Amino acid sequence: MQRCVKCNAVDGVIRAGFLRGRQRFFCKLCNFNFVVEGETESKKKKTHQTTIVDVAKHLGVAISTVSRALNDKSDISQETRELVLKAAMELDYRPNFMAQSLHKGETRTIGVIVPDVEHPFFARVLAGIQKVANNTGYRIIVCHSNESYEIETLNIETLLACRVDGLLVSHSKETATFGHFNRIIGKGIPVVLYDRISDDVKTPKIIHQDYKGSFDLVEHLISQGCRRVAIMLGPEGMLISERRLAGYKAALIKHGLEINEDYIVYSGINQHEGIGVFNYLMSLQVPPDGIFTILYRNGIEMIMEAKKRGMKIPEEIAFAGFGDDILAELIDPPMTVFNHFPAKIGEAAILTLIEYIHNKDTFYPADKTIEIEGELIIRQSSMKRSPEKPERVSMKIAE
Amino acid sequence: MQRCVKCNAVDGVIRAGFLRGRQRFFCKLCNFNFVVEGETESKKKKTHQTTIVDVAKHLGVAISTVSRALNDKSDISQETRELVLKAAMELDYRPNFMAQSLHKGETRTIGVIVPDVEHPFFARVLAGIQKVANNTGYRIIVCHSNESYEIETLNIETLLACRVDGLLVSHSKETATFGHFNRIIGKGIPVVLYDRISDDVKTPKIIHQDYKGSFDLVEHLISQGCRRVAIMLGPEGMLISERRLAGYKAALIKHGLEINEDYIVYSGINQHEGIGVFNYLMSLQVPPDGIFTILYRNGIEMIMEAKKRGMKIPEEIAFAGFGDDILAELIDPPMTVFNHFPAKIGEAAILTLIEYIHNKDTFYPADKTIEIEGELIIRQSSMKRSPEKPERVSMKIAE
DNA sequence: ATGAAAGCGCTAACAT
DNA sequence: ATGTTAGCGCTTTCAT
Repeated sequence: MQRCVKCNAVDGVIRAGFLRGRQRFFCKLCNFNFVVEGETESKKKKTHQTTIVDVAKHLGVAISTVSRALNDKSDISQETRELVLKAAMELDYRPNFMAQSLHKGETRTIGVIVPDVEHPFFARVLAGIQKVANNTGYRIIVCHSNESYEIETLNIETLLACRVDGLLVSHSKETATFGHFNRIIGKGIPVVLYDRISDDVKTPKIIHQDYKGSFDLVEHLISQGCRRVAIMLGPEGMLISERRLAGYKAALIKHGLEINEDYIVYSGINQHEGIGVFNYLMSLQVPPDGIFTILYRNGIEMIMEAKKRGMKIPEEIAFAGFGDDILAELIDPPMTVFNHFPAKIGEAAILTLIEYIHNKDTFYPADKTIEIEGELIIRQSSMKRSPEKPERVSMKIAE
Repeated sequence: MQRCVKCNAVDGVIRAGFLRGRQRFFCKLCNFNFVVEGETESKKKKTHQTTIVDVAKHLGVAISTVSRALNDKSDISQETRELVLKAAMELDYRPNFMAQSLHKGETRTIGVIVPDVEHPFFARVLAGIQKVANNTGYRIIVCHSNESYEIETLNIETLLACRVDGLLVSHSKETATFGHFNRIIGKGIPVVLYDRISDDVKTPKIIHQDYKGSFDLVEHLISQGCRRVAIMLGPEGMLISERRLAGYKAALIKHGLEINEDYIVYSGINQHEGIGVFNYLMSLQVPPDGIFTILYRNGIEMIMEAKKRGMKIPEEIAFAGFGDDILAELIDPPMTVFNHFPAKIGEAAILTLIEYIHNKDTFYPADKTIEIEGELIIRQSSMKRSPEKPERVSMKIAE
């Protein structure tokens, strides 16, 4: 409550704009305008970071002048520009990103949803994304859904609140409906799906050569003499499972082999889950002589288990899996895999997204699906027939 | 340029406040006030996300009323609150995080600098950080320095621009000076170092039991009969190298063994670098009979190389390393390690940082160093003496 | 209980 | 070339 400096009344006093940064008052009773001196400084400024206002005050110039100098605009004298730059340096000024993006309506930030950080595949996808982001001046915010649908929706909430310019998404294993993605697409926010995709979301997608990779691996197993090839899949309904299953079936059919439903196993592809699947397969009346795992990790678990049982690899049972890693290379015997180059997936995903962001109007997203070319790497786990160059093959260094 | 609607002049017209949301003009020449109708809508609103203004308009209430309702303030009628909440839901309103933090001066965002995402250790640290962040309502922005000092300084720039409430940092291998960290601490922004630390930065630090872990591992090697233990370190000067070296030396001294400088090897601890170091050690006149690697990965490379040479492990040469992973467990022979629980490091780091942020004034950072307790895991790579329970030990599942 | 308006830091359009 | 000011979306006094 401000007392009028003239009539000393308190009731009729109201605020009336500002005068040189100070609150100006107006007394209705005596019709008098006034400002109150004192305590202009030292309000509550916690960790006060330098702002352009500070720089402007420091130099006694207008705020916009500082802004102009800092942003390298044309209509400013060289002299002033240098003065401002020097002052900014001295005061250790850093632009406030929040203020900038609030004004511009764009954040140059991309939201990334990853189902599982600890999974080496996603770590490498992320590395690819990061690299491109660095080079293109985009920031990224990474959210982990931890394979939970619920957390995934919360992630979207967060990312939306951060007003990211676009999203890169690989959905969780739990996710079966895709309305939450379509909703943000409906808001006009570009989304690109990578690795785990859904046909229900009409937006660009980056995937592996799921079909070709599976086909090649299974055909390779067959070429090595396997006649009863089993497949360990991820959750039923996950597109990646279906696509890889299709490649598997095609290879069998091409070579006139029967499709045995007992050999087709869906799973959660969790760590250590390979052991259970292996035990199941071995318990069959006629167990398989080759196993293809949708995830090389599960194959490695199986190799360990097979060794524990004293089985001969690849003579009694051969292995091949999707995805590569030093682990596949260092295990004994080294494992045959289809390397899908995770970092390339990440790079392609973010590049596509950025293109999308820049051409929101002209970019027609629906059905634009990019397949990243993979590579068959043959190692001992499947080499039943003596190869040409057995030594070098296992030395292949992953990307 | 606005033409006067009365005198049709264009020179004397200036803006003069707003009238019901429309720009009001004043013509100096004919002394006339007017507003121009038309084109109030459809300016340029790209991806227009619903704001509280939209909600307020929709309901015909004041903006502040909406804000109050949304933030569960007390001075608002239950009726209005529900009305607002319903409207917000219908219009799919999401708070703009930028605007909120711009106002509040806090972002509830923590910046994390990681030297190398693809490194499983950091991936797991990150997972720990993420988990706590999720539970405490903090967002995190992850920046990768990619082991480069230059990128590291750019990362800081970015994070500062984002006005993060605090920073979690593990510096790059290149980093030898720490002025850039001290500068942000000087600004009053809380920083916590994890894993890779420096005494030159006066701030809380979270580390492993570097000394104890090394000591235990080396003492274990000695207890198994090793008499010439070599150590593969990281870059010289990196504190982590020095601390682990100290533990190594202490174990040797305790057991009356000589410290042989030939057995102490600094390196970049890069992938595949273990092989070169192994070759060097084996080329010595008197090669070691046990090798301790600061990073278990390099030890695994050495194991592969030793096997290639047909050496017997652990009889001819024993191995032990810092850090655990399935890889150490699955390799043949499984490797003895000191598990330092990466996720716990991450959790401790972010919890410390949050406490610091909340108690900026009272929190005395300098020299507060927390050591995360680790665990010696003995496996076949070092078991020269037949142990009690050789089977189970190698089955230990990493966290 | 509700409305009006300042201000967080910045940019851009406008005025000088 | 430089200063003035609206406005980005939101919270928060202050006034009613």
